[in-house]
Amino acid sequence: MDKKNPLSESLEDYLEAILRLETTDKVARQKDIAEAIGVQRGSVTSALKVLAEKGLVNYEPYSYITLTSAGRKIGREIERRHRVIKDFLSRVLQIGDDKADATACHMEHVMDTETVNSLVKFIQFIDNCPRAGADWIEAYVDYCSAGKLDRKTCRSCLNKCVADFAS
Amino acid sequence: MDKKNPLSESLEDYLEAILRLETTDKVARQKDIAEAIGVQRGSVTSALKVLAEKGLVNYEPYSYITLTSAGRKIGREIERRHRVIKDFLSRVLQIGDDKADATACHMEHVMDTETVNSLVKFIQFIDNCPRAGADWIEAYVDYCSAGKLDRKTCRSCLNKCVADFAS
DNA sequence: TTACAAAGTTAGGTATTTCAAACTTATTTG
DNA sequence: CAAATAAGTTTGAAATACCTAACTTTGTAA
Repeated sequence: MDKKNPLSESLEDYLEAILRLETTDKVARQKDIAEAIGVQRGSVTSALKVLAEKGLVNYEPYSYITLTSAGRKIGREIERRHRVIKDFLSRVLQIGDDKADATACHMEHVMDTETVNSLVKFIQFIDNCPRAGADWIEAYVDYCSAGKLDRKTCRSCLNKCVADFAS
Repeated sequence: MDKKNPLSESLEDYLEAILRLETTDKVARQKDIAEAIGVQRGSVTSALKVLAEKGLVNYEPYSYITLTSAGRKIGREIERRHRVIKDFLSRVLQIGDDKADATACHMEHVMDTETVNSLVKFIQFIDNCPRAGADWIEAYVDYCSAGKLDRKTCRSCLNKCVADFAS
């Protein structure tokens, strides 16, 4: 089901929303799923039937909705992609919070696990490499406003970097 | 039409393909569009009608297909996003060429112009900041294989960085 | 120049995802 | 507990984006 039968973006969204509701509200109610996704209530029922068919949610009419372990696994993966991508967009690219979130909502469906793993590694590297780190991101922010790099600024930036490493 | 009526991913793909065919083959033929997108010939005709309706292609049955200036503008923007994203995925994240291309094909539709502009700036910064650059990416590659940073390696890496800046 | 192949179109059909509105079940409250 | 309200479901319709197969137009070659 994984490689050959990928879920649609829409169904991935449902799993993600159900997972979030399960953790914040204890249970996922159809009404809240509808609201979370921004869809009419009837659409949720249709989606739940499809997800149940695929063995990703436990669904009986008029009763509580829960994820199966397969569904939870996918939901968690989508949620993880969302976190990683949003972190990159907001902390690294300096995209505003709302837009970072909205964009991550779409990107999470088109970047596969492996690609997101690469992004995770890259962010780790930025955070931990002595040549990068928070002050390097700060330098990037300055570069964005200044529009250019100049040797003087770069020299002091680099000096500070070396000093920080030595300490 | 821009903000309120965004094109579907599918229609964006058609514009991108037509633009590419116009530049490589001089003209975009329906058959080649179908092949480029991986769709049956009939599907292309339907799409062309919709695009013509929206004023993005010049379309008359049985005649040549050309982009209008509005269509060309969108096509070029999508193509640009593709280039930027692919560059980031392959050169920075070190994703293999084919996958970088395939993933960029999807990401180009969900990352808006502003977000891609941010990515452009960030890549520029990586390429030009003395603390980053090609050797920093190289260090990232090493980090990926080693799985960790160690102080000794970092020291020499940083020393080299300083030396390169001075020269 | 006619006949054939290639390119393009049309028609009819399927799948997915959504909506609105009528309907059913569950829950709350007087 | 009964009636009102909330939650959930069903049905029928629409939009999008495909497909296949039959059909038409165009261009070419005998």
